[in-house]
Amino acid sequence: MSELITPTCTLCKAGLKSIFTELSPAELIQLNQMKTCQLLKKGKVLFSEGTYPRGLYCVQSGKIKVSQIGMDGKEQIVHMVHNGDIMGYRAIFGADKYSCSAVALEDSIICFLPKEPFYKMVENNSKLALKIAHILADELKDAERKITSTAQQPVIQRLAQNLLILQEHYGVEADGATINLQIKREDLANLVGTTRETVTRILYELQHQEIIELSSKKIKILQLDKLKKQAHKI
Amino acid sequence: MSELITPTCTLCKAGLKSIFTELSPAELIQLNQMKTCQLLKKGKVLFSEGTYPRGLYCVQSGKIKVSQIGMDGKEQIVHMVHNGDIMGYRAIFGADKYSCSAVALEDSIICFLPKEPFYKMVENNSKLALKIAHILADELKDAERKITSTAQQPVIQRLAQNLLILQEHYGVEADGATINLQIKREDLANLVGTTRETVTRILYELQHQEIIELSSKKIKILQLDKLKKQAHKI
DNA sequence: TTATTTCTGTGATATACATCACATTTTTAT
DNA sequence: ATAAAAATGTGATGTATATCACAGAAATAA
Repeated sequence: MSELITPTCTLCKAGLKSIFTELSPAELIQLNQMKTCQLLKKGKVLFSEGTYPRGLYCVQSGKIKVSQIGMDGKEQIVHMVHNGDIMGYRAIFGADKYSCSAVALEDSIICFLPKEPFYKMVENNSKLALKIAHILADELKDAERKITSTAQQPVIQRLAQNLLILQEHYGVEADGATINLQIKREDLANLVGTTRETVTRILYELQHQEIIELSSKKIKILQLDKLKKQAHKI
Repeated sequence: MSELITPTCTLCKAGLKSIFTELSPAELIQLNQMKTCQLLKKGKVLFSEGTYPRGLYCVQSGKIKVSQIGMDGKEQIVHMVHNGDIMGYRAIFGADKYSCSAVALEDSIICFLPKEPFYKMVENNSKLALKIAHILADELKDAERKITSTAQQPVIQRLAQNLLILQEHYGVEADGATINLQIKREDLANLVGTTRETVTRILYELQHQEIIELSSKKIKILQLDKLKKQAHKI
């Protein structure tokens, strides 16, 4: 975790779409002073399930998986974090341990805000507190949807849905179709809630139907409408 | 939905363990004035997925299931609400539709707080906003756990876990062992994420092992430790 | 570059659970 | 109280997907 040239909060694109829209210029400067930044190399752990939070993490750039370990040691990815997302809101509410771990899927730049000064800021700004509640409510809605689809839908639908989410989340490359993310089969499996082997087989099935095109760890969406149909989103 | 003798917020046990701990006596009185109460008969709908929220619901007594409909019309229960719980926080954040429906599992008394005055109150009380964020964060944590167990664990474990949750949530009857809830097999199935038939079979299996005892719609836990073992909580 | 580790593809096999179909019991309405 | 509707139990059958096992490819380290 080597230190980097620290980006300025006031200019940070990440902040714009996040909670920092609720802050005054003065508060933003204050925020900027209390934060530290780091480069988190691919595969490195930002925080671990069971440890105690020390503050908030704000993703300046990169991709992070947030996952937890099931009873028999299998990983479940519950959230794919990206550019502008903030992790660990729960840190500010008390003494709770992390219920998830966060691991970089590629080199990422992460800003860190220590717990106490941030808490003070929230305490004095109900708009900010409301914004946090709002974000948590949205995440809760997504999580509830995920419970339902996990419980009810076959793997191919869930996989298709997750490909659509990843595409929307991380965008596409210059060709306008390749999802801007390198992800290994096992992570995809742990996101969808299935096995590596099943992901392999279904991805090949989708490729065979010319809905997607595979090249090592990248996925290109050839026919978005057909993918949506597979996801039952049409 | 007939009107009832309205319980007083200041005396309401429900409120004590909820967000209202953050309110001053003056605010509580104000709250009391803006609320209305209703008796919601068993089977009746409090609100429906897809409609627009008009405010917050606070469960004074009774039991409510909060569920959503999957792509092929099957119900998934995402939350079992009880005494003191508040539903529909998301109502205060904007124009979003309900993503779930709420239906009474037994006759329940529900208080209603209209959106706007409550929002004003939250806006002026960052502690209250933080408390709401805190509750949402807890619910999110539970939802994430549920994603993981739904994705990874066999039905018998999930069913056992849910029985434990229901027991903790709703308590037990005078005998100290019968879960204080009448629930039909289908609802249990929709909570666990399986079918009615599978629930029947597994409940009988647990009864055969003398872990539980069934009598129509009630479930008595005979051996809590063994049930926990089935849930892999030991 | 070579060696070593980590990923991926693919077949064979097993199984947990859904689905269907219908009888029986319980609950609700008249 | 009786009829109608809703909920439950149970067997037979099908199938999606996990599991196992191993070879080949790709990525990483030395």
